[in-house]
Amino acid sequence: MKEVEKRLEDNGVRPTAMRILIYRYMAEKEVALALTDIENAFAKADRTTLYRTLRTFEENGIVHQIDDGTNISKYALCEPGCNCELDQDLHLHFHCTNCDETVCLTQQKIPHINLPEGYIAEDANLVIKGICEKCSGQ
Amino acid sequence: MKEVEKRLEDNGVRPTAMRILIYRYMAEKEVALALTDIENAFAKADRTTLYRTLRTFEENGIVHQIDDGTNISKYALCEPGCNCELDQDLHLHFHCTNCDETVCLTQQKIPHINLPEGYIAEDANLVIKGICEKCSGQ
DNA sequence: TCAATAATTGCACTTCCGTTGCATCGGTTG
DNA sequence: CAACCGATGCAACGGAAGTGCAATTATTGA
Repeated sequence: MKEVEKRLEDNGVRPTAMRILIYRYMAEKEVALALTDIENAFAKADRTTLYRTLRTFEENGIVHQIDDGTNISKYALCEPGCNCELDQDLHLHFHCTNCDETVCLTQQKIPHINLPEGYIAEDANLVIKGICEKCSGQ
Repeated sequence: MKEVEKRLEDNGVRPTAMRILIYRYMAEKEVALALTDIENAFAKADRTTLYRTLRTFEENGIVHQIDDGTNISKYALCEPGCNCELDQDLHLHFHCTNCDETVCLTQQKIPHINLPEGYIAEDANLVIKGICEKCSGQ
């Protein structure tokens, strides 16, 4: 279990008890989580702490923020060694309209797009909506 | 100017004065608009009316809703004959991080993605962030 | 034409999420 | 031990989505 602490420290984040708990929870759940999801899981935790913890995590490359079209920000752990900020690591996300869960499809990268003259791409976000494998009955 | 009325009627929406104004405003501005943008443009209009008008428009294929990653829903007119619900018409959107405007790139379609086993795609949303042509100095 | 009906609009209000300010706690360092 | 700095908790604000209901406007049929 020292792994988590090391992961945090390696990314320049002090491994406090709260942070370790949050990290573990996110690792256990394999879907992207909204602030409220985590808040409900830790009755004791304050919303602000979670908010700032996630922001700290994001700033240090531990989680990435996901906009899945629900207008609610969600967060998911980055894979070790991932560098979300670089174009290479832009995987896509799948939002299930049945169970309302969002997952990272880290194997599926966003294809390169040719933009019209004058447009400069810096980031990309691709969300597919539909039925996930759990809900499609296999 | 009868065009607008016809467009609305053809889509099963009664062409009231308010709706015509909103439609014209959206046609004039060529970017995707948030509820608040329209609200500010029509000081007299009530927020609820705009909200429901846009929903009516969306349900009848006159506008499509865009989630550009700002967590604020935006709306843009569909092209005549477009059918947003079908996969064919899924164009991508560009959000400029400088001027904060979002535009439809109707010529650029979302490429087909091969999903893992068990996932069923029903809709897709691709947003590219960066600098738009106006802001890139050409 | 006029009443009855249905659709549209406006007002008030609620809820939810993101965000900030400030006080407090707790660990680290000199 | 004292001073400091980061982390946490509490309270509150603001913006946006959404709902209920009353008032208004348009449409229909007698």
